[in-house]
Amino acid sequence: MDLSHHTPNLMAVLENRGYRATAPRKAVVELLEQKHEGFTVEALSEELPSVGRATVYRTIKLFIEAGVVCKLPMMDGSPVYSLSRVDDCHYHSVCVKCGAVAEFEAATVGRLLRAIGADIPGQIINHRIELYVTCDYCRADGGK
Amino acid sequence: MDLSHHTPNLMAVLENRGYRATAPRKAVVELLEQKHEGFTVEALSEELPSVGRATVYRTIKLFIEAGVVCKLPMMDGSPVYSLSRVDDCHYHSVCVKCGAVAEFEAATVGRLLRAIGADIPGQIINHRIELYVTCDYCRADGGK
DNA sequence: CCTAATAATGATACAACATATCAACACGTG
DNA sequence: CACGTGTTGATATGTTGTATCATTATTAGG
Repeated sequence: MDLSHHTPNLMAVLENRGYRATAPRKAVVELLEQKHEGFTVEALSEELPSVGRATVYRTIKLFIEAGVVCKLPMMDGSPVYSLSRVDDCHYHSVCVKCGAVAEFEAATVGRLLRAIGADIPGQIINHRIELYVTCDYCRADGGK
Repeated sequence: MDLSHHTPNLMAVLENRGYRATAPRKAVVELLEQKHEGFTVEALSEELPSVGRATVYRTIKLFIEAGVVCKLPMMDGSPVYSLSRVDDCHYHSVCVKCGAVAEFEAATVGRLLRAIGADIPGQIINHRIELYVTCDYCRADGGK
């Protein structure tokens, strides 16, 4: 399953959507480019004391609207964010121990949804699939 | 898809698990038995001014632990709760307009997960599937 | 039936996550 | 360089809960 990664130029994403390339946004982007493996906005903000908390949230929200950052719920509902490297429909697995996020595609999901859609009342307009895993790295720790 | 509904005796569920049948819990249960179509704990609490907010949250938490209430995320991550009428593995569709929740089973999901599990790193320990729909009732309103 | 142990409650505070407000500031344009 | 508009950050507020803890209710035992 090769997803043909293409790590987008995040600053360009914002500029293409009509937003300015300001210093605070550049700072967020720079962190994001390293941290893209499952993070919280709070953690991001703590690592960027020079940028206001509201601005960090605002910037992440812009990226979510642009579709390059995804927000997912952990098993208990608490949020994790992840920078996406594929631009079409995809899903996420989240490590329940370290929060690392991996993306995957699933060709058969469409078929599943059509089958379910025929069986349930109402019209499906969106869906969510999350897998909760222990990632290879965490499992190597012997389940600590 | 007959799910053989069996609306459990909620108070008995708590007592079987060693909790007392107190007046505040009975009040929550009584509301729950009417409201089971997708609700928030805040709304529940507002309709029960005689019961402390913490107690409402605590009681719902007990039901979640007992497996008779499910907590699901809306598309934006905000929570919806639903009383479950099936006791085995099942999924939910949520109306994005009115929040009504319906349950369904999906025999083919297991197969899908095994196929995906073979393709992704890490070991799947849990999963989440939610469908976001416009329910028949809301669609009859002409999309208001 | 009364008492002692224990469970449960509710008021309050606090925590995590996030958005609204708004005065000050930066940017780009004419 | 001045104007308009986008952006910022401090602060307040909102939502969704959980922790604390003194008080109250329940239950089991004598």
